[in-house]
Amino acid sequence: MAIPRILVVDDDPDMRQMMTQFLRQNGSIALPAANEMEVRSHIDAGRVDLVLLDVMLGDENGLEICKRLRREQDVPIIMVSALSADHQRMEGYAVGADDYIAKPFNPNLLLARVKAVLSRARRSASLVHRRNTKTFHFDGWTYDAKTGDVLSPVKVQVALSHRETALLQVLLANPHIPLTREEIATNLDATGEGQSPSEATGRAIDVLVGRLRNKIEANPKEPQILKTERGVGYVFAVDIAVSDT
Amino acid sequence: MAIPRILVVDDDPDMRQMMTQFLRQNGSIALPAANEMEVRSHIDAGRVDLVLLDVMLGDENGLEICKRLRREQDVPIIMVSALSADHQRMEGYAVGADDYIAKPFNPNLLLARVKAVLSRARRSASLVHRRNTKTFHFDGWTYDAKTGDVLSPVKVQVALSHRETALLQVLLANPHIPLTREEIATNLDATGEGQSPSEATGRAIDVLVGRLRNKIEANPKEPQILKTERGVGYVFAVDIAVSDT
DNA sequence: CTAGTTATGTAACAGAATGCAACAAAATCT
DNA sequence: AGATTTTGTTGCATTCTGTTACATAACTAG
Repeated sequence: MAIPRILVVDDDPDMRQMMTQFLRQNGSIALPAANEMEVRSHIDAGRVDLVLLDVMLGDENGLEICKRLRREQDVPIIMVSALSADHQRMEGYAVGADDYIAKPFNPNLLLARVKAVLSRARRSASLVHRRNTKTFHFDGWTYDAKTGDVLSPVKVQVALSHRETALLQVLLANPHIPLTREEIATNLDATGEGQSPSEATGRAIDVLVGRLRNKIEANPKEPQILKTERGVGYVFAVDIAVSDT
Repeated sequence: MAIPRILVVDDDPDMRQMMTQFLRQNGSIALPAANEMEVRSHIDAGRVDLVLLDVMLGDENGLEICKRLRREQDVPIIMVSALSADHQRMEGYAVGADDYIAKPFNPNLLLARVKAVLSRARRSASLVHRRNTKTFHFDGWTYDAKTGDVLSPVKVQVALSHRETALLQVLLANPHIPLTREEIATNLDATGEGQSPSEATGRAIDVLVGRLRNKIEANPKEPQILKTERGVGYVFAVDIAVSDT
């Protein structure tokens, strides 16, 4: 995983500020949120790797939010609370949190927990993701995640290389969200497990994108699907429909 | 029982790595898991002969997991722990573990325990008339583990060589999990008992895979079942249904 | 608007990984 | 033993993938 995006949910502005700042200094992207609405808008945008959720959220109940999130999304959650009593912790787990940490906490302990949860999530994803075999439809194209087959709008099989398929998967997982080259590279390599971060190599991603374009764009010179975001990276720019098989 | 499948549950990646590697070198198929969710996904998939369960699983409690597993499943469990105090051991047994071993442990001692528990389990299983002769169905094909017969989708018998059969077994035990050539080789040799002198030899696995493909793939040039994972190894890429005979 | 600067597209190349046919050694069968 | 089958090895063809170099395109400062 390139850079983890962490959603910091706390209704106290000072606390939010402190946590986001700390997380940013330690190499993650921290997104602040004060209530459930903001949480959802971030998560729906699809770029959250982990949620740090305060149990006490003013009027709202963090536990309830956690429960709802768990029911609907598959995002790791660490509960944060000023109450450290054991029964609180148990309650945290009961509603589906991945971890629980009590305020005030040792910053490094928080980091450690975050890392642990993230790595666990990554691994379990790779082990379980065959469960639901999904098929993606976009712009007339079809990608069957189970077989890896790609069908053109005229239902002709198109052969993608391994790397190209991996790229397509990364893109499909992040529609409409510009991804930097580094993010793409890391996610590509993350296929197996914590592999070597082959990044910093050069223009490999550019070339790879070009190759994928040649295969799935009607007019590669004028990409409609895989657009480039100058100064940033690339975006999967069309809508996706997902169907379970 | 051809090759025992052992689920290694530990939240420490290094420890997981070490144990799985050791077990594989000694003729079992080791499946790594970091948390209860992964444990369940493996067990539900029905391919686990034994669980090596660490008592300390980060924030999850191994004892609790053990208790739950015992209540729901009938799979042998060996608890592993850094704590060797007697009361810990007792607690391990209390929750239904079949055996208890303290970290750091003598590898050979672990092997001995594993074998002991497995043979006990097998014996008791046979008393209950639960046959372990399974038949695998995949992509229209049928493999009878008892007779070793392989039937094509049109019910024609296909003759596989010893080596090819062994390869098929290893693959069937690890569907959807990319295996390196070395892993495959080790597991192949582990069939009988002898050590693994044959690794590092060369491209034997590649050729063997090719031969199996020629026999079970509709179009060997474009494998649907036994796919290659470039830079990694090979994967059995279709779902498997297992039926008891 | 123009010239310079930076980012991106891409063809060509090279190294690595894989498929596979052909051969040789080993094992198994008669 | 001789024949047959199986299995590993080798060399070459093919495919895949990252790098490099140069061509364009997009931006910026004047």
